[in-house]
Amino acid sequence: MTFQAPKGVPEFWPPRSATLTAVRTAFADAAERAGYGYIEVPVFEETQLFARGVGESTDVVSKEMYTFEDRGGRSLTLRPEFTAGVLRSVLEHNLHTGQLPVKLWTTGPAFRYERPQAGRYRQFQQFDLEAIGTEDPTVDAETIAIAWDGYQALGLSRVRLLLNTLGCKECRPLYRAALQDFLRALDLDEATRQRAEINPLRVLDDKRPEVRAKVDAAPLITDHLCASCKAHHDQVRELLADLSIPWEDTPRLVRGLDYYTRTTYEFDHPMLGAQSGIGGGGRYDGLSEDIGGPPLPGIGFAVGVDRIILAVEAEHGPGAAGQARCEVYGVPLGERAARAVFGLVTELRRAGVAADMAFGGKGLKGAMKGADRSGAAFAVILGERDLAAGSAQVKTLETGEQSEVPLTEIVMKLKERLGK
RNA sequence: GUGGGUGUAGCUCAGCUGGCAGAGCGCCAGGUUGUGGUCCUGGAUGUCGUGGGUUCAAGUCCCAUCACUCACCCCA
Repeated sequence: MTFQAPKGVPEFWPPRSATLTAVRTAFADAAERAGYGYIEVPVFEETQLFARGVGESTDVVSKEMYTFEDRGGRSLTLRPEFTAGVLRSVLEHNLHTGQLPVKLWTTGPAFRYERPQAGRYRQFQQFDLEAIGTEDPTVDAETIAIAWDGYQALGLSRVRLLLNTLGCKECRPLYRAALQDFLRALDLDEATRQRAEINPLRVLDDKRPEVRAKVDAAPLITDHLCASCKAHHDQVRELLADLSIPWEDTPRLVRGLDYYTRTTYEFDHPMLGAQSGIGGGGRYDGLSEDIGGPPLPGIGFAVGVDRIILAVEAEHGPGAAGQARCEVYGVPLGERAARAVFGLVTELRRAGVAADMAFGGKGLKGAMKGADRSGAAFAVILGERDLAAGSAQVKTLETGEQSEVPLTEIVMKLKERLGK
């Protein structure tokens, strides 16, 4: 083995890759049903877009970006998240000049230079959804409902929804100052003191028990909201209750990216160890202006496809998503028969039947083994004898029953027996 | 970035205080010259993660390095 994949890059191959496509499909279907359209955005952007959008003070920008210079001397960065790029595209192509909100989804890899761990990778897959151009709290609830339905479609019963609000540009600064005053009075280690200065909210969700204890009496955002943020938050919660989506109010929930305002939420799965966040989202009402656009509120979420795969496997065991099922398996005996079987298999496929065959001049025994493993309901056995008779042996693999069927009728008969 | 654990066949792993490289599963073939799933028999596959060191002798001991993994951190 001379080459290996770069560090921290997961790869997926059958049968496990079926879970990956199932996860994408579950969320894409939920999004499409709600009127969200697919948008394809670039994997890399101008570095400044992320620096200004995600925020210079975040760890993501300050120490985790894959930044490089291209041959033209431009500084580019592999996307560490989707929202900034999607919003940039919306503004650049004036998608926000029509009816609002603009509702979009996308999916693909994102990149962060971090120490790999279970559920944390340097290249990771996200499904992302954004609703841009309205402050209506109904849309906040809509995005949550879509994510929720995605998890439900995958049969995940143990997902928790954690809900909070971060206030707006009116009330958040006041809260931030109050929190900072509180934190400065505490005896904290150097790294945490610095975080308290740069991003004080982050100190609230420190996992270390000794820090948790000290922060226990910290002021909470929910006690510092302005009237409109409080009303917004209450409406979102009422809407979720209407939809029977259970949530937990978590006033210490913060988000790692600077752009979040008002509604913020996270989806969490209890069987994943340290990287238990399987999705997160929220409102970003100031982001458009941060990247040079007009005032344009928005809300969206990203879910971690890799982590959801782990959650599906944790709840349902590996291979639960199953794979493409073969229905008919061709077993040729000899070269002339192999040509005929290949033609038959192709004809079956064109007729909408999932069909495969034994390759490489395998013997009958080996080919039958292949038929068995394929999961097919029927094996079609064809040798010189059958060719001469103009028919094939159709074997029902579960029962072992076998009958002779004329080649001219075989596609029709098989479709019939498969209920097609 | 910090700290722990692990790297041996395609997979899961055993290999004691250094002394001939192993098992199960899988794969291939045969038992059954045209019939799978069970059973029996046989077979193939290893730079023991990589590089150095100690030793008559290293999978085993030492150092370095790479990767994986768990936690912190970060976040999806």
